[in-house]
Amino acid sequence: MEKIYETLRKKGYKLTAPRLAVLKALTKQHKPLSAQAVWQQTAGINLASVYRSLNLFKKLNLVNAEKFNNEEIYCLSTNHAHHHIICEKCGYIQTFKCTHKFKIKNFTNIRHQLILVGICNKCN
Amino acid sequence: MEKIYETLRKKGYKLTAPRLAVLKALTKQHKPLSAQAVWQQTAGINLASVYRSLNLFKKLNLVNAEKFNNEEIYCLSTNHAHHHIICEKCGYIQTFKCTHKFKIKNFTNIRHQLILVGICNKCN
DNA sequence: AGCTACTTGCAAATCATTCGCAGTTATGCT
DNA sequence: AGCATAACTGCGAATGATTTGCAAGTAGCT
Repeated sequence: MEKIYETLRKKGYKLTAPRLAVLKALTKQHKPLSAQAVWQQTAGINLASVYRSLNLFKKLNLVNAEKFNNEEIYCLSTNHAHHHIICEKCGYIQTFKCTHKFKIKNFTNIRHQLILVGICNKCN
Repeated sequence: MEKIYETLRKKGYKLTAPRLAVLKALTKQHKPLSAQAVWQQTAGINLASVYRSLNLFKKLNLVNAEKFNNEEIYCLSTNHAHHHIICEKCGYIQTFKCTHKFKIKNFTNIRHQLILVGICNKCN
């Protein structure tokens, strides 16, 4: 957390109430949140500002984002690459380590995003 | 192609001009197309109808769709699972076979979608 | 040829996300 | 502590992809 503050300040970004609120929301949860979900955890912060904060954090690699079901979901970056699998019935999210390195002919600088959808034990 | 017609008719769906035009557009190209791109290949068909056709085909598993860069891209289903890698500079798309089977604790019926973005040889 | 459920075109509605702008504020400087 | 100022925010309006409601049209049956 302190490290995040440092990163922001070092690059000339201010430590403002909306940004802190967004960070708090993301920290409190242990799963990726949509912008709307983050917003619901912040009192009195404008939705547009939530988006702006999330985009800033994304740009600074402080959060990772992935598309799921027509919306972007955001989670705090950790030092180990990881992905999520989402239960398509109840929305339960589980995290797992990413062990993959992709090599494809003709391409370099490959980034990958893996979207897994399944049905969890409870719903099955 | 004939097989697709059969599938439609068998389920009570009609073989209409917009649907045929969408199928033709998808067949002609060897890469996934956005709804808008499909639409540009069809003369005089309404955009909404293109979307409706694509959604129908998706429901019937005749086409696969994946999100790239804020829009859905569609391609005809083939019998072998495959993915695409997209060059983030020029948009060039290359196909590769999917060799993966995911096993994750607590989850069944796992479907995956892999989104690869990189830089192709030409742009590098 | 006629029936009818399935389809279409059109325009309006949605929904997530972004933008323009005028007013605010965090931070570095003195 | 007070100032200056670039970095922010809130608001409402704009955007852009996709969907929807509805009246009119049509494929495919008998």
